[in-house]
Amino acid sequence: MPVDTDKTDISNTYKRKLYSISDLSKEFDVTTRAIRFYEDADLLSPLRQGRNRYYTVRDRTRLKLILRGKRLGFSLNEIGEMFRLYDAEPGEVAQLNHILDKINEKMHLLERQLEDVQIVMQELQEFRQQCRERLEQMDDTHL
Amino acid sequence: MPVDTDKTDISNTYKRKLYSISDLSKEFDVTTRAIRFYEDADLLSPLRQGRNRYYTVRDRTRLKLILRGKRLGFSLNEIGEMFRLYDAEPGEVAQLNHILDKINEKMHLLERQLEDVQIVMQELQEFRQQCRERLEQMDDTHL
DNA sequence: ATTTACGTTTACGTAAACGTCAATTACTTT
DNA sequence: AAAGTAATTGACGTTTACGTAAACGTAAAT
Repeated sequence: MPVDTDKTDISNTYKRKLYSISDLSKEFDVTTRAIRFYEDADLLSPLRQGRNRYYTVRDRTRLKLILRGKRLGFSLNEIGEMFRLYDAEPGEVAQLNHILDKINEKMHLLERQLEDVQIVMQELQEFRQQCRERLEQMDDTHL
Repeated sequence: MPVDTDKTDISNTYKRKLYSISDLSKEFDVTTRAIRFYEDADLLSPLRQGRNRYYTVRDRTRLKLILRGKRLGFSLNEIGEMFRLYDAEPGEVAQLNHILDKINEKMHLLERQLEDVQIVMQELQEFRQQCRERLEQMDDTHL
């Protein structure tokens, strides 16, 4: 259960919505090892109270994004790249245009993926249909 | 270029549409190493003329499926599982039902993936919109 | 005849993404 | 105070999916 106490310094300072590593581990069904690994890869940066980690709402959101990214087959590096795009405060026009390029790049990937998903789903549906027809035939045979 | 000659035994026997490993390598932009690796993983089974491999239309289709599966984030093992479902001649009802279960399982995965893709695409679109607005603002500033 | 292109096997190397200890610390419950 | 529970930091192990290099075979081109 998320930490929600006034006892600690941290929970006062950070809007008192903090999660322990096992909170997140349970909620999203990932191991704590994985969560720490994501930190190693600079995808998360939890607060520290002594040695212990405390995750903010932002960290939680990020974890959710990481896992979604992974389900889409993105590497942790690619996910990190997306995060950096989001976080970059775009001072210059060139920078902004670069970000736009990157976004468009990812969009193309996703469009292709959308296609792929739809194709495979359709194939599976056809295959399922065939299976069902065979089942019906077998039923008829044994009347 | 695909082999299409009457000189060899193989190309006569197998409807004379055969591809060399580099044909496929070039067409799908994968290394020959990868293609041989897929064979090692029992995902492809090219013909042999001596030591050389010759790929049929079926192999080509399979390779296409492999690559699509990979783009969707499936492991080679999962792809192999799907192939085995397709190839299994379902003798029994139980077997057919098992296949149907597996299909439904994969369908659920794909449905989730469809959701994920759509969510991320929408987020990217919003982010892109924000970038564009900032660009316009900066333009205005420097009139 | 020999380079060139293409293919083969064998085998070791590698990057990514964790898993799996082991040893330690810190809190809290009994 | 002792025991249990949750967290920490190394550090090495593992799986997947190839990359890469060596050493060799074959056939066409120069």
